[in-house]
Parts: sequence; C-alpha cells; structure tokens
Amino acid sequence: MDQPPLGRRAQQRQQRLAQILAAAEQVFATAGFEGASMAAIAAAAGLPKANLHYYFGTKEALYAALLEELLRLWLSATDAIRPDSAPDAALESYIRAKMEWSRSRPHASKLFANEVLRGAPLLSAHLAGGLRAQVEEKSAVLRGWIAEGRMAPVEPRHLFFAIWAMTQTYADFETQIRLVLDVPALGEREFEDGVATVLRLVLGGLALRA
Amino acid sequence: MDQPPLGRRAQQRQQRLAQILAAAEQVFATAGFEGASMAAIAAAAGLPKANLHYYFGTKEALYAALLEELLRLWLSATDAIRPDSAPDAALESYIRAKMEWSRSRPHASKLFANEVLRGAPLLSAHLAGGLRAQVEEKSAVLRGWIAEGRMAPVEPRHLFFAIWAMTQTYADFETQIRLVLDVPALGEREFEDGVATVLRLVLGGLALRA
DNA sequence: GGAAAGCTTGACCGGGCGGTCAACATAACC
DNA sequence: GGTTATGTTGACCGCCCGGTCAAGCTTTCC
Repeated sequence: MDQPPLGRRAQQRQQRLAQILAAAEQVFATAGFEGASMAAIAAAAGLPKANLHYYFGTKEALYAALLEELLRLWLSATDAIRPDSAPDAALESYIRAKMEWSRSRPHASKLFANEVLRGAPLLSAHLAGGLRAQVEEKSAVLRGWIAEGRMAPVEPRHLFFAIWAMTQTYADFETQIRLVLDVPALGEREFEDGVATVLRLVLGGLALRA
Repeated sequence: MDQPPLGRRAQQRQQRLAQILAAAEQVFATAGFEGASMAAIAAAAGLPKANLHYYFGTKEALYAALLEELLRLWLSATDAIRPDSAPDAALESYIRAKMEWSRSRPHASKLFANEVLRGAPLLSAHLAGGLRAQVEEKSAVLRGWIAEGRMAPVEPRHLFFAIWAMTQTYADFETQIRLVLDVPALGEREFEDGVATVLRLVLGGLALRA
C-alpha cells in the first residue's frame, strides 16, 4: 500500500522478519509449539536468540504471527466456488489448489495440524469466525447446485471436511505415505496419483463424472 | 494366554499399568510428546510421578509402550477386506469401523497424528514394516476386484490414504469441525453425517453405488 | 559531526523439566 | 515370624528452557 522510498533500515527489518518467520515455520511444523525451542529457531534462522525476542517479544507471539500470516493464504483458496461456476470445474480447481498448497507449503499445513490437534488455543476465534463464515457461504453455493440437480445431495460442510482431510494428508502425514509407498520422498508421481484419487472420489461420488 | 491364579500383586500391577497408560494417552494426545510432562500424566493418573518412572523407566519408554499397544488395535481394522468379500460391503464395513474408532478412541488417533507429524521417530519401523505389508496385501485384493471389473480403477494405496484421512479427521481435527459446525461437541448426528459423506464419496467414486 | 533512535548480542536468571534415590511400606515366600 | 522381593514416595539434582538486560554498534536525522 504505502512504500515511499523505504529506507535501508526498514528494508532490513522486513528481511529479518521474513527470515525469522521462515525458520519458525519449519521448526514449529515438525516439533510442535512445545517441542520447538527459541534456540532451535534462532539456529535455523542464523541469528542469536535474543534477536528473535527483540522482533517478536515472546515465543507465543512469534507463533501467533506465523499462524495469522498463513491463515490469510489458507482462506484464499475457495475462490473458484461461485454460484455461476460449473460444479465439476469449480471443485476440481479447488482440489487442485488445495493439493498444490500441500505440496508447496507442507510446513504450513503441518503447523495448522499441530495447532488444531492441540485444541486450537490461538486459532479457535478464527476458526469460529472467518473460516466458519466462509464455509457457510460456500456451502450455500453447493446447496444451490444440489437443489438444481447439478450434483448429488451431500452435507456440504462435511464434504469440505473430507476434501481438506484428503488433500492435507499429503502434507501432514507425508511421513506415513512415504513409508507405505516405500519412496524416499513424495514427488510428482505421488501427487499426481493423489490428485487423481481425490478427484475420482469427489467428482465420482457427487455424480459429476461419467 | 497364561494366567494361573494371578496373585494379588500381579493383579494390582496390571491395574497400575492400565491406569498409567490411560492417563498418558489422554495427556500425550492433546499436548504432544514434548508438551506433555510426566507431572501432568502423574496428576491425571492420580499417582506420584516417581511411580510412573518405577513402571516405565523413562517418558519415552512410556510413550513407546502406548504407541505399540494402540498400533495393535489400529492394524486390526482391515479384516473385512478379503478376496471373497463383496467390494461395497467390505469397504463400507471398513469405513464404519474406522469411523467408530475415531469416535470411541479420539485420543489414540490424535496420538498417532502427533507422532506422524513429528516424522514418526518411534513408529517409522512399524509403518515401513507391518503397516506397509498390510497395505500391500489389501491393495492386492482391491487390484483383483478392479481387474474383475467389480470396481472402478484407482491406485489402491492412495484410496487407503484417502479413507484414513477422511475418517481420522473426525478425531484429529475434531476442534476445527466442532467450531465450523458450531456445536459444543461432536455427537451422533455429526458422525452419521460424516459416515454418510465418506460412504458416498468412496462407494460413489468407485462406482459401487447406483 | 554529534545526538538520538533503532538494532545486535553475550551473559545471565528463575523455573520447570525428566530422572534419581534413599527410606519406608507391603506383600510373598520358607 | 522373619527374611526377601516388590512397590511407593517426598525430596532432591542437573539441565535446558523462555525471557531479560546492559553494553556496544549502526543508521538516521538535524
């Protein structure tokens, strides 16, 4: 919005903040809030520990800042679901976006999973607020499609739960999937198979496919 | 297998072990391994902390014992999937069993989720061993059904990932589901809707339903 | 150029953690 | 009943954690 010349100081500050947040995302995601130590995050960021406290104050504040930032991205994925969309194309686009998010930002997904597992102490307000409102809005669209006979009848909110679960599992449970598939890491192949499976279940289950 | 008379001492020992494991399951599930403290588990069990160490030695040993016990139950749910079963009945039975497990033992499911999120440091051997073998075995059954034209072609292992994700989400992400649905707790109604949704997606997606 | 404001960092602190132990209590065995 | 094996527990320990701070450094502003 407003960046006049943006002085050298402000520039370095932005970079430091991003540097710390990136390190925190990685450490928090795999260690959880309690398991992560400020020392470990500092080491991952290549900065002294006291520096993190200068910018974020407390561990919890750093964690909260990270969650807020990621939640903004997370909520912006349902754009394709609009009343005038074609149901199959809209859902396919949504599923592909979710899957791509799991692939490109697995740490973010794991971070959410950790937070929700813990009872979402810092996120419950957002879940009951912004997320719930968005689900209600998009559910209304789906109910419209169902009423018009354009897709099979389902409880739309539970459909969202199912889609979230199936797509995020490729990030959150990556370890398990990797070990069962006996591959060193999830690659193109695995994600393509995953997308194909999820699309088949959702589109097929909703009678949006031959 | 072998319980002769089973003396008073051995009886009390069994009870103590169960008592500690039950408390540990609850605390580890919501706090994670690092977040849980032996003091908290002891308090939940109504025993002094030193008593837990007498029976299990270390925190990690207690955690490992718990995981092993729960894994045994977890692996016993695929019994319905056999070559001579009807695909739709077998998968429906499997899904219902998984969903019931999420409902009756949410702590156990959360415990697994926590462990896998952390990279499964204590479970990776079992995942690459027993679980993988079981998935391969059951996948072979599904491939047989597909070859006979009794269900739509899918990568069976990814189908399992999808079913696990959809069913376990009702335990692991219970907080999120509860907040989005705006209910104080997940009850019969919510689980029935969940079962119906998962069944529709899986059976419909695999062309096992009208 | 000099003062003020913002940033960096090693050293330090109290508290809570997992784990230990010695002293005691209770059950089992002859 | 006395001896031994097993269970119980409060008190304690060293360690690592999140957080603080003062001293020094760098940029900004006049």
